[in-house]
Amino acid sequence: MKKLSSRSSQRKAEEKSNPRAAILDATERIMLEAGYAAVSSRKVATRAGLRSQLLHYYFRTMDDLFIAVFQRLEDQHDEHFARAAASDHPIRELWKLSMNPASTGLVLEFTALATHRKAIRALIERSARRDRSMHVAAITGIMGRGGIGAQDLSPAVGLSPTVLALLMASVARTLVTESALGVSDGHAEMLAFVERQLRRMESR
Amino acid sequence: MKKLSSRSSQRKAEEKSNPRAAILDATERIMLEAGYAAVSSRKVATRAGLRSQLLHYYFRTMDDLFIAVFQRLEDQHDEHFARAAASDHPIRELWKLSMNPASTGLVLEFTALATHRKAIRALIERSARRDRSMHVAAITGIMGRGGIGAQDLSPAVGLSPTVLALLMASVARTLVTESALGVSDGHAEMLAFVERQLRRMESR
DNA sequence: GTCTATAGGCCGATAGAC
DNA sequence: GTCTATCGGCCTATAGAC
Repeated sequence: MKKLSSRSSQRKAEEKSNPRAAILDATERIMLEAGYAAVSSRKVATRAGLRSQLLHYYFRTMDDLFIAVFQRLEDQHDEHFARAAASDHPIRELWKLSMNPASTGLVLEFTALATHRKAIRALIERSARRDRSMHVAAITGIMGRGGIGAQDLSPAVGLSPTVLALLMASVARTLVTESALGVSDGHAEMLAFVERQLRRMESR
Repeated sequence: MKKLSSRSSQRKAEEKSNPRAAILDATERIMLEAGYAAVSSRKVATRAGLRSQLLHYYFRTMDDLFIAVFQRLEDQHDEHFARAAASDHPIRELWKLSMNPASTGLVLEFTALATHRKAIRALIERSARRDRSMHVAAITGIMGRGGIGAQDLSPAVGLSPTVLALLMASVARTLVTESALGVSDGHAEMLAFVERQLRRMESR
């Protein structure tokens, strides 16, 4: 639970000869480029400029490594979420956050990984629930402050904070996944639709 | 390209001693239960009641196997899609189809697999595009026949066939993925929301 | 902390007999 | 088509020297 200054230690971990952070960085990069299944102690070590046995000194098992990567990711996500929710255009910033290719891509890899890694599964499950409830709470707060219109979007159709949170998360995931695959059919139209909804919500 | 009677050869492949179909079935089951990364020639063979070397007789490489599984899946999907689109309640049936845990789960595994398997990638990419355009075409047709209301859903908010297709696909994927993970927070509310929209669309 | 060395396992794929 | 046998490779993880 040590909160190592995530701001400074993040980027150039290798140059600063911080092996632990270099391993985490390398793991993330491999997951994004080639998927979780491509993560092996040897490949990660090579990427980080280390020998594979050293990886086992910092992380005894590969599960330990995956867990550490995920927890760092979650800490960063919490920071970004708090900043977005506290901004002048919270809905728009939350949407932007969900559309971040790196973090969303990693979450999707971890979700896939959870399918068949028992030790990971509980972690992801808890995180997914927490994230959903944080979004619902944030949207509820924004609606309460009149930040979202209770107009034709809300009452007639019945768009609750829960439904809106799930819609935003779903669409963002699809757009990010498909983009990574090189498929973007209909994306421009969807982004224009989202933009229209954001403007509508913000015009309160 | 041989169209082997997909109806009859599907289910009890092992009992009928149809090794090829038994291998395809076993691969699908492993992908759904443990993810694409858990698929190995030995595990598939064991599940199918065969020796692993025999797998290489029917499918020279593992890529060949994955491709065959996907193509069978796509053929089945086409059948189901056509039946749904031609039914009395096409939108509802298309939604049901998207919510099928098995087929949607497999598609998600293949999408993840495509990230780092060159031979698979092109296949999935083409299929994703085709599926999107089929859905858009179907929804356009339904709207044209007055099967979907052009009311508050459509014009004011700007819900086009493309946007509706992307929304449906996105939400269904999220619900299926999260359910598989054991997370269902907000799902009941979302399903109720969808049901309300379906009724609204059908009341034409 | 970092090194060398290595145990022990599962993997994809092929050769060749029947 | 199905069998036996097997090669070479990459994997996780540990032991033990420095």
